[in-house]
Amino acid sequence: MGRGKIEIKRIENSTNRQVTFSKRRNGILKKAREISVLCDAEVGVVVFSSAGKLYDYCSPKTSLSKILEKYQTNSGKILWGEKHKSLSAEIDRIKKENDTMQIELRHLKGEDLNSLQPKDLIMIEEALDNGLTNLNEKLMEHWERRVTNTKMMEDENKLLAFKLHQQDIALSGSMRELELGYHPDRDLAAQMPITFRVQPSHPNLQENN
Amino acid sequence: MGRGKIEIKRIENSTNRQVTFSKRRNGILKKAREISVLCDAEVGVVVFSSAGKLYDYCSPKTSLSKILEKYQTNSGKILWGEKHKSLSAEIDRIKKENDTMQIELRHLKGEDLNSLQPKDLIMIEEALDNGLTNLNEKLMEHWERRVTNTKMMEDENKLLAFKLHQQDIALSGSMRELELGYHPDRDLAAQMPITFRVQPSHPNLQENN
DNA sequence: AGCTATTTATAAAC
DNA sequence: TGTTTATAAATAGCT
Repeated sequence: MGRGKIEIKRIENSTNRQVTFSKRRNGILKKAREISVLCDAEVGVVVFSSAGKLYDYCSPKTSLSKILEKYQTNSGKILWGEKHKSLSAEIDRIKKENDTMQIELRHLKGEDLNSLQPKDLIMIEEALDNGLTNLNEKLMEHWERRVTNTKMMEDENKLLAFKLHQQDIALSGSMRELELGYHPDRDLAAQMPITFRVQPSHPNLQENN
Repeated sequence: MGRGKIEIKRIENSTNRQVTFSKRRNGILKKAREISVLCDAEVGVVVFSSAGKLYDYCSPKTSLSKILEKYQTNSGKILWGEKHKSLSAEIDRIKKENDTMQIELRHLKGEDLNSLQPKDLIMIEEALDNGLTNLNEKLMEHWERRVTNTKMMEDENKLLAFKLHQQDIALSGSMRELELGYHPDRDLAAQMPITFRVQPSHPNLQENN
């Protein structure tokens, strides 16, 4: 269909090839549109020019995704090999890692030891001992911190009790003076806040439990 | 192109529609083949008839997978959403599981304990103690088995040594008789195998290390 | 499934 | 790239 008949083989002249591509690409996309409308068919077309430019058509009321999904269930062929495979490989890799850890975890918990040799058992024992050592160190730290804190709080309490005591004395002195109608130092009592809140003297003290 | 011009709209007559589909499907696949050869283009075509039957074309030297892969990188559109998503979700799930185990493992090994409360530390300590208990039990089993085996082997050795001693006596007796030219029981020496191999008397004995 | 009158697509030229 | 035009191809309606 043209001024002359052509053989179906690669057009060597690059310009001609590009022109023909452009025309035939339009043609094929038009045909795709037509058959999908005329015959109520689902059509997906993807075309890459030799330069790598993309053109595509997909019949209305659907999507390439859907068409390809259907293609796979219908043909049994698996598309998206690469990405799919790499994801599957990733899953396998992680699962293997998982299994290894699971086994190690069981071993450390003293489970599934039957298949192990004494040499392995001893290695696990060393790991456990080591773990216990570190753990006890941490617990000791906590304990010492608590002892320190307790001591500090005791001191703090003593101090506060002392101050309170002093204020009591001062207050009762004022009261007496008040009762006697004598107010030489009234300000002192008035300055005392109504809600007397004990502020920690070491706000950054670490004690989480 | 035909006896009459037609509008591009759904062909209502089912038979006509099917016939047209068949003809145009051939047409479009042929066009796809032609453009891919003439213009060195990558073409993928997937067509479903309204009855759900599948027809497809893919240019040579490539595959639908590859074309679609290229389609995605080129268009930015993600095809295979569903499968891809479910795999990704699976990966996330396993990774999370992995992290949890990793942390637990570290804790049991006495690492990364700083963020833990004494309560947690004590729970880990219990797990470690428990593990050690089980482990020592297993080691004890191994040890006892070894003791038993050693004892058995000692007995076996004694028995073999004894038998060997007896045979020595018998042999030297025969030799003496041989020297003296007297052979009343020659068979006994002849029956003794050339390679005298010690067979374990307890072949199923368990001792793996 | 073939046939063929017609419509379409498009090769070549501009 | 777009238009034109002569011609090859595709195909609608029949059989």
